[in-house]
Amino acid sequence: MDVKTLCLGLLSLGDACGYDLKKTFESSFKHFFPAGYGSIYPALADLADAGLVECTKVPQAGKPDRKVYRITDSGRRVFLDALNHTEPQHKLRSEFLATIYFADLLDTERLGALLDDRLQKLRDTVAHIEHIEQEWGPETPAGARFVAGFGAEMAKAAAEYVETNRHLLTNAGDGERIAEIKAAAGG
Amino acid sequence: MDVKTLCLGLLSLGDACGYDLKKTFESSFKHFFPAGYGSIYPALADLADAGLVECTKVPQAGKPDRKVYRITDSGRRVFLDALNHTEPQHKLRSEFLATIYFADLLDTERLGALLDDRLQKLRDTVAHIEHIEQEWGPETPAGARFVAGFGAEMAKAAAEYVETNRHLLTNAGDGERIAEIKAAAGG
DNA sequence: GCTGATATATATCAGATTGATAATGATTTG
DNA sequence: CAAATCATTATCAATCTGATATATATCAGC
Repeated sequence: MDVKTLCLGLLSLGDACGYDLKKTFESSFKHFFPAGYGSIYPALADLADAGLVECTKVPQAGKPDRKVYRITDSGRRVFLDALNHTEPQHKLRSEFLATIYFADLLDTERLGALLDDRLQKLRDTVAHIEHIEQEWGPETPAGARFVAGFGAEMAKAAAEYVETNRHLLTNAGDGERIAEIKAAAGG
Repeated sequence: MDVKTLCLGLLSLGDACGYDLKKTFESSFKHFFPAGYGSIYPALADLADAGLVECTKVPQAGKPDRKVYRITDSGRRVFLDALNHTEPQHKLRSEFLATIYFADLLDTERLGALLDDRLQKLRDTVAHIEHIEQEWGPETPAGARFVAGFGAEMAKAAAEYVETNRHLLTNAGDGERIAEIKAAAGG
């Protein structure tokens, strides 16, 4: 499922312009599906070309025209089909973990800062999710709740792991290996 | 940190050809940093162009020549610099969660299959990590252990969450909403 | 001894995505 | 009142993905 299909899915929940969709990506989808304008706007243009959505320009005072997109019947069919017949992926790409993999090349200060930053971001994620959950009413679909709960639990488990296991990293190297490699690098 | 930098980092641990690096990505890095030939080979070519690695062709009987890459002093410097001065990202992109977000558009069977598949993949991840951990000796650096442990804990926590909370999804819709939307879609 | 799968090794390419950048006027904040 | 943020569009180079292509070796099973 690409950004295009996800945009189509969001439009199945109600009309929106690109800017609106971006805000949805930044709220409900933030912790598991990042998407920027660079993928959203082209996606909408492609969907319109394919007749899966229709676009209406709504002029506004001062601001640029809103280009409001509405899903078509054909669009709904295509989305349902994608939902039912695609094997969904689930991928992590963590430069953080890649960096930690080389922990013995980092000095204590840098390592500590990296771990602290990550912990802070994990806490921010939990706070963000709890914040959006708070604004939901009883009509919020089960899927949205499940997905939010998943994100919060994962962030908590990650923070727990980092706190419990960081000592394994800081005790280990004792600086020897760093010095050695840095010398070899001539820096 | 891009694939290029990570390849450089792996070469700081020992000489390798593209195929070897791919195997490392498939073992130690599998659960947090996917990379295919399409990014590895161009990365190696770029690194060589920039003088950060040197390449030696090693002929072999039958098989294609191995192009063995070795990091240079300049390469080590550049890698250490990247390691110390880049803000590392950490991103999840989950089509699985995106699909579950629309759970009330899925029939019970499809939903069950998606959850079961995910659980199986999570169990596979744990097994994979435990397998690579088993082959490590006492010299394995702390960073590698930390990163593997992180992956295993996250997979366990995810499986736990899915098992504990899947009933929230299956009880909910009762099929009403599906029928409604499918009717509107004409399919 | 053949057939099909898997391993070794390279490489390319279309399409998708990222992250930065740009423009413009309104409104909010300090 | 200046600075920042909001609302809205859009593009582009660099990067990454996933599939595909090529060629040989080995190994299990029929």
